[in-house]
Amino acid sequence: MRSCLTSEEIKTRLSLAGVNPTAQRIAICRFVLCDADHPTADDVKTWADKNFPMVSRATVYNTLNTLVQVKILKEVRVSHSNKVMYDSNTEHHYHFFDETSGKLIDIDPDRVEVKADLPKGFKMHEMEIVFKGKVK
Amino acid sequence: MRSCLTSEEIKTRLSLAGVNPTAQRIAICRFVLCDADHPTADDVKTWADKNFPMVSRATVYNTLNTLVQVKILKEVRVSHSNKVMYDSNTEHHYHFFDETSGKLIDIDPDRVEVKADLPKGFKMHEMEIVFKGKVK
DNA sequence: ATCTTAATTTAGAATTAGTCTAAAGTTATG
DNA sequence: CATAACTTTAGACTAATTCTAAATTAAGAT
Repeated sequence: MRSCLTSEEIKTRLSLAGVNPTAQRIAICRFVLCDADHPTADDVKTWADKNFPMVSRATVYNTLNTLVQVKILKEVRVSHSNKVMYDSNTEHHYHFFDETSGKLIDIDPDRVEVKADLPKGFKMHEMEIVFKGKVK
Repeated sequence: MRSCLTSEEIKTRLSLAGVNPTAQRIAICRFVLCDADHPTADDVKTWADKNFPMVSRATVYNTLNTLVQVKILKEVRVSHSNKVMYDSNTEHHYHFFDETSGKLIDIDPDRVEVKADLPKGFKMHEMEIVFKGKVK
């Protein structure tokens, strides 16, 4: 299980965010921050059952919700799925939905230029874009 | 119950789309095509219980799914809700999510200009945009 | 019109995703 | 080390949607 962050680094990150670095939280973080790609809660549970079989479903949901609250993760919902996906990229960015694989791919906002002339009185503070298509 | 389409017009539209114009389908169409604004299945059921109390929950879902299939409606899912919303505007357009009211507002694509330089091999054929903010 | 077949609707069971609860286990602090 | 605060857990619960199998309705062929 190669990882992009050591347990120590994850611990530090959780502590800095004001979240107690429990064993379960560290394990989930390792997966969602390093090995997973836009996983669902179910993906996390399946992984945990294999690799860290001491994590209950409630803890998976609790932890993911906590990580979203402290901005270590971002929630993403796309039209094609009724499941929430979790994105470890919390920087502003967009998504490409690959209809072949069903996977989301991050799109750097520098690649996208949007000019919107919204009606009077519309105050926008965020914009979600999902490009849909295929990657070959 | 003022309406933008007569029963006859709805019947014709359904028939042209290859869908049998049953009483239930016509009633649901009248609501979603004329009186409703991005309703959920639940909104449709609630309306039906008041105004056309012969429609079961299963029929609401079946009908909405059918209408989506034949492109009389479009499904919309936004991050803030776990319910599907149905859009009677099937033309290409975007949405503004008003965080105050929780309502979706259609945005004419002519108001929006997007230039996307997607990575090599990405073939996009559709783009979903949701602007989020408040309308005052 | 009448019979037959296909399509539609229905109530309610089932499924899915996610939340809640209350008890048990950990961790932190005085 | 006691006790309060926090976490985790299993399993009950909820909400949105789908499925199922029986009953109704509509359509087509005599």
